[in-house]
Amino acid sequence: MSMDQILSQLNEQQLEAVKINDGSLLVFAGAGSGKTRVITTKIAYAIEVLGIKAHQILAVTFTNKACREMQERVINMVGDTGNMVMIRTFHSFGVWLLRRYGQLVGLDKNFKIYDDDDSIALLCQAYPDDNKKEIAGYYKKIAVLKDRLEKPNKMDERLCKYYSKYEEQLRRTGNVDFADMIIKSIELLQTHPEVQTEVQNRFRMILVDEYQDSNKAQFNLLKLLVGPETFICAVGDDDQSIYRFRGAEVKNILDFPKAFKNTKKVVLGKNYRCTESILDVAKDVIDNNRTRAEKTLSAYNQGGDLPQIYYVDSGIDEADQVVKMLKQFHESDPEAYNNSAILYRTNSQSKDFEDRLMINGIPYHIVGSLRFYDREEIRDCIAMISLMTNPRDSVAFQRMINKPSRKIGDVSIEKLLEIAITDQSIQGDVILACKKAVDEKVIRGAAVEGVKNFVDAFDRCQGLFGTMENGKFLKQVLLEFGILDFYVKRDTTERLKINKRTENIEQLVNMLSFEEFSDGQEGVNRFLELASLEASALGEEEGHGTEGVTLITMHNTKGLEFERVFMVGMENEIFPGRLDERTEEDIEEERRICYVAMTRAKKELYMFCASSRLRWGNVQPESPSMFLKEIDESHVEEIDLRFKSRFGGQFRFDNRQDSYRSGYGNGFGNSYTSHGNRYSANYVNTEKFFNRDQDETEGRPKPSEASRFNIRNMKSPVLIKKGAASAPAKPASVTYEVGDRIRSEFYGEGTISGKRQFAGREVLDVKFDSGRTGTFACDKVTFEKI
DNA sequence: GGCGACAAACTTTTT
DNA sequence: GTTTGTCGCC
Repeated sequence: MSMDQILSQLNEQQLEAVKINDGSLLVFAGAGSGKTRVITTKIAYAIEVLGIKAHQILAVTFTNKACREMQERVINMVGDTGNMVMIRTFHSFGVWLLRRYGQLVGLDKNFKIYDDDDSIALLCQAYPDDNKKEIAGYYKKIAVLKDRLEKPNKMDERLCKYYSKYEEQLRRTGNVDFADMIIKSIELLQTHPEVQTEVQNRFRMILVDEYQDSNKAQFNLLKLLVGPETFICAVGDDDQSIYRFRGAEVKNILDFPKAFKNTKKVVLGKNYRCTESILDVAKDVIDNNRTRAEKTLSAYNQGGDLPQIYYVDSGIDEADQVVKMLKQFHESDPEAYNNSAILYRTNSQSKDFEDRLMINGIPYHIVGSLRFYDREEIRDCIAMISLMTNPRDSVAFQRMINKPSRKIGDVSIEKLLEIAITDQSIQGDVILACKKAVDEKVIRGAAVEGVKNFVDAFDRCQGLFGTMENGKFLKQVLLEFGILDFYVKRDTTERLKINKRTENIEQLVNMLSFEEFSDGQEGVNRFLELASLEASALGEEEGHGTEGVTLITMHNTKGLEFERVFMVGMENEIFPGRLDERTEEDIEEERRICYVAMTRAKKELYMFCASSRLRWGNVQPESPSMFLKEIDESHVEEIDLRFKSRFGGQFRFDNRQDSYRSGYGNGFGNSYTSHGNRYSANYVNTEKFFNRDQDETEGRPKPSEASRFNIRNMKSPVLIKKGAASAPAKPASVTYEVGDRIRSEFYGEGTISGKRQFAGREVLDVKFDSGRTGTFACDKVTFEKI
C-alpha cells in the first residue's frame, strides 16, 4: 500500500497527528479512536516521507502483546525495515539499555530480573525470623515507592529498615527487580552523560502509547531520553488510566506540555470500535468521575443493539448463562467462540467459567493468570540456570540447595546464606560459601555430604556451559542435580494431574534449544528476559493461543477489542471491590476500569450480576455494582433470571434486601434504594435466550427448570428476606467474644471460634453445631446470644 | 530433618 | 473450597 493510500484512510485529526513532527506532540485519544493506527502510521510516515531511519525510532507501549501487534502493523506498512524500529515496553527498553551499560551502575553483566516472589524471598533471607506475610506486605510498599522514585517515610521505621536492607541485598546479587529496570536506567543516564548523549543521538523520534499509565520513574526516564533533536509524541486517554495502584500518575499526561517544549495537542474524538449503544453506556458510567478532562467522544457506528444486564441468583448460574448464550451464538456463527471474551475483575473469578466451558466442550483460552513461568518445576529450572550463570543469586540457591532432598535443613541453609551475605572475601558467591562452610566445619552431620554433592554437581556443570547448546546444557544440569529424577517421581505420585511436570520441563528444554536462546550466555539472558517480562508468551500451546473464547481480566484487555463482551461479577465488593475501605479516588479508578472493559466491545455487550456467590465455601449475598446503577435506564435492557422474580414477586429482589446489606450502600446516596425498584420491575426478555425454557403462555419458566436452576441456592433468597424482616439491625452494643454460644436465624446454634481483622474490619468465625463454619462481619451479624 | 495431619488464611489489578 | 503454614511424631 502506498503512503498516500495509507494517509487517505485517516480522518482529519488522525492526519494532523501524523503530520506534526517537530517539538512535542500530545495526542488525547479516546477509546477506540485509532491511536495505535496513528502511532504506526506516524512511524511509516517518518520512515518513508521524513527520511528518518527505522532504527532511530523508539516506540514504547505498555504490554508485550501490544508491542508485537504494533511491530506487525509497522512491518505491514513499510516491509522488513519495520523490524528495525525499536518497539518495546518501558521495562524491556530498560533491560536493553542495562544489558549494554548496566555494569556502569553496579549490575552484574548477566543480571537477572527478580520478580515479586524472588524479591520477597530475598528480603526473607535477610530477616529469617520475621513473619513472611508481613514482609510480603512491606515489599509491596517498597515496590510502589520505587515506581514513584520515593524514599520511605522516616516515621515508618520498619519500612525504612526493610527498604534499605532490600536494596543492599539486591545490589549484592547484582540483579534487578521490576522497578530497577527503570530506576537503574535513570541512574545510568544521569551519571554517565556520554551514554545519555549517545542514546539521545540514536533516537530521533520517540512515541509513547498508553501514556496515562506511565509512572513517575518512567516519566523521568523519558525526559532523559529526549535530547534537543528528539521529537517526542505521547498518546493516551486519562479515562483509561487503570494502573494507579502501581504508581501510574494521570498527572503525567496532564503535565506533558509543561515537561516538553513546544507541545502541540491533537484530540481524537471519533470512536470507530464500538456501536453508539455501547459507547452510551460506557459514557453514562465514566461521566460520574469528577476528576477528568472534559472531552467528547462520538461513535462512528450509529445505533447497535442495546447492551444487556442479566440478573442471576448465583455465580454458577452466571457461568451457566454465559455458556448457554455462547452456545446459541455459536449455532448461527461458527466464529462466535473466537470473537467473544469473558471479562472479570479478579483472576480468581475465572475458575467457574473454566469449569463450565470445559464441561460443555467449548474451546477457550485464558490470558494471564496461570503462567507457565509460575509453575514450580519451571521456576526450579530457571533458578538452576540463574545459579549456574550467577553464583551470587542467593534466591535461586536457597530454592534449589535442598531440592531434591540432600538432607540440608533450614538451620544449615541459614548458616550457608549467612556466610555468603556477610563474608567479604566471598563477595556473595554462594558456592564459595558452601565450600568454606564445609572446609571450616560450620555445617554438621548429614548436611555435609549433601552440600558437597551440590557443589560437585555445580563444578561439573559449570565447565559445560557454553560448550553445548543451552537446551542440552539445562538437561545435563537437571540430570546432575537429580532434579529430573525428582520430577519423574512426582509425576508418578501426581498421576491424576493432567499436566505432567516432566513434560513442562521438556518443553522448556526444547525452548532453550531454539536458535535465539541456544547460544551461551547471550541466549540465556534473552530467555530469562522473555521469561520474566513476558511470562504469558511461554508455554502457549499452539492452537490454544487464540482459539476459542477469551477469558481475561479487565486490566489485561487494555488495547484489545472483541465483537462480543461478557462482563461478569458486576457486584459491589467484587467490582468495585472492597467498597468500604476505598477512597473516592479508588472508586474513580475502578470506574475507569469499567469504562475500559465496556469499550472493548465492538457490537455486543452483556453484563452479569449475581445476587449471591460462594465465597470461602459460604453463600454470601451480593449487591449489584454501583456502576450498573449509573447506566441510564433507557440505554440498557435488563433481564431478570432470578428464581424469586419468577414467582409472582413473592420473593422479589426489593429494597428490603438492599437494606440487609445497608452497610455497603451507605455513603453512595439514595440511588441505592431508588434503584432497588428498578430490579423488581421484573423485566423478562422473551425473545433471545429465555423462551426455550419457559412456558410461552405463562411468560414463566416451567417448574422443573426453575428448580433445577436454583436447587443449590434455594435457601439463600428466602433467608435473606427473613433476616431483613425480623432482625433489621444488630444493636451496636452487642459484642461477641470467642467461645460465646450464639443462635443464627439461618444456620442454627453455634460457637464463636475466632475473632480477627479481615479486609479492614472485624470479623467472626463461627462453628455451627451442624458442622458448617462461617465468617461474618461483626457489625453486620444478627446473632442471638444464648 | 522429613513427613503427614490438621488448622488457618484466603481474593485485587501487572510490568 | 483451596492453598499455605504449623505442629507433632518418626
